Amino acid sequence: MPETAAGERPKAETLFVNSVEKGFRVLEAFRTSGRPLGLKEIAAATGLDKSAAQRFSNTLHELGYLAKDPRTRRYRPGIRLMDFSFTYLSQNRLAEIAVARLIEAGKRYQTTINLCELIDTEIIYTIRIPHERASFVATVPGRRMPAFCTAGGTAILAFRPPEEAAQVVDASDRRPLTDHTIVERDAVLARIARARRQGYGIGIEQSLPREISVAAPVLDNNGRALAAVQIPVYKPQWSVREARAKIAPLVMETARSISGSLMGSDG
Amino acid sequence: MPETAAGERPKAETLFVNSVEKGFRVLEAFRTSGRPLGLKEIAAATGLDKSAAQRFSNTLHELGYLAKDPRTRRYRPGIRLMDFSFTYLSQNRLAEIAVARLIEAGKRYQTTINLCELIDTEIIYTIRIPHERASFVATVPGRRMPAFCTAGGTAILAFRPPEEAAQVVDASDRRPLTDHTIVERDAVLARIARARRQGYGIGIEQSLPREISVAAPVLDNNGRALAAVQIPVYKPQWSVREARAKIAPLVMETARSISGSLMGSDG
DNA sequence: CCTGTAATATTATATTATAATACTTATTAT
DNA sequence: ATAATAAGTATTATAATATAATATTACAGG
Repeated sequence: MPETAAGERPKAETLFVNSVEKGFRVLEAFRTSGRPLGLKEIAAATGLDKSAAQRFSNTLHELGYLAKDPRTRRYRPGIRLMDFSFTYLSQNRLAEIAVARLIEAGKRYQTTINLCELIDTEIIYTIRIPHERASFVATVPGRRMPAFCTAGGTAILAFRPPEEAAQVVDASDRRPLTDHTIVERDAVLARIARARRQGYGIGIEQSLPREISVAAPVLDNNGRALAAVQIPVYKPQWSVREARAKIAPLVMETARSISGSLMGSDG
Repeated sequence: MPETAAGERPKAETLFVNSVEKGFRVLEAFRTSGRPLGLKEIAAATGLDKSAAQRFSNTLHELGYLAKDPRTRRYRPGIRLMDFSFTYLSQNRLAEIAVARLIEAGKRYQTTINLCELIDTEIIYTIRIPHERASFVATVPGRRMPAFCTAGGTAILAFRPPEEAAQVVDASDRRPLTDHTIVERDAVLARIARARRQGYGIGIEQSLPREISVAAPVLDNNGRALAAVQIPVYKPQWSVREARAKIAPLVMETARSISGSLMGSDG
């Protein structure tokens, strides 16, 4: 019975194809699980029943978005998922401009350097120019991290309207990622305010042990942050003082250079 | 009328959810178009009718996989598409092992270095460690190229059963990408055979002007290629002779090192 | 300002996804 | 080895959901 609920959306009712959403829900299960999944597990992870899990997994498999091990009968993400990364990045002016600058900066200063964007309460690393070995996932494009405890997130929120930043912080799942993660609302907001004054965000072991993360915002012509340039360095090779002295100017300069190019052509 | 055609699939009939496929078909249109698309254009590109284009675009938009410019009412790829890159890579043992080796090699030899995998008749670059400026799309993970005229494709096909290689070549759309692209079936197969003898593939301006591309296969324990390590260098800074002397050993060593680690743990 | 085109919203209809069930294949314990 | 249990696979009748026709609204070009 499709009863007309109180908070109904007058339009989307019929313009939203539920089956599409369910298909993506299955893929989403693989992102969060991080391991191959059997049908039963897919059903459990997605909230779909056994039959639905079967139908959607099968469909995704036939399309090439899921691979299947015939021995274990488990599914895993298929190579074809890589298409979407290209689809997004290849027609993204920000990415196009940023890649050149990031490669240049990474080469000149012999450092890892990343670009990240905000999505809901998280950041997604879109461009990664790795320079030294690091934990594997820290090198993977598309990786998400909470915005509230990352330098990139802080740098972006610092250059959004304060009420937007507060909303994001409030909506965040603020579980600590390390012993040092600052999770209290006001402390997090203070860090964001400080990033605004300084022009860059810095996180000391906020999301990863030993990591000092520094990030500066890429701005549009209204001064609103679109993304952040981020560089991680590690204790004990680096001190916080050194990071502020050497890395902060570097991320700010790179971010500013990207902002500048961005405004040049279109707006 | 769902008439039971001659070559019917007894099973998939009901286990395949068409709406899922249509949703992906819309995203696919953005991959190939490379630009924002209006509803009419989406309909044209996908073969969906006006209403279907509307429903699927709207659904994808609500889910965050498409963004929409309210001014122009055109859709473009959404940031959320980056999730899939993470989903694929983060649970890929090959990628995990390869990233460390590629970063190391790229740093030591101060070079761009990539990993690519075969999908149908194309290769997809899965890991890219860029080191110098290049055309933007050449730095984007998820980029596809025809296998038949790329060093990576040649290297992979060289270490697949000959009949499989021939099938891929036959199925390929062999339109030339440069003035030098070799497209004749037998010539392409000869290049593959030579790559097998040499242990690496090399392409001289086969897919990009000035580019000399060198690649070596990552093998499983049966000697079958899973992927290829690829390095591009450019004329006139590099000659073919130099590339063979310096780059070929480098890609072979890196690929062999990955193959070795791969067999170490699991199989 | 008018005209043609594209986008958006609405609705009745039947196609298509659904979920119950039966069957098959693996895994595990005895 | 064999049985028992669990998971995956295939089939089908049913109704819910996607569909596509149409009406309305917004935009762009002359």
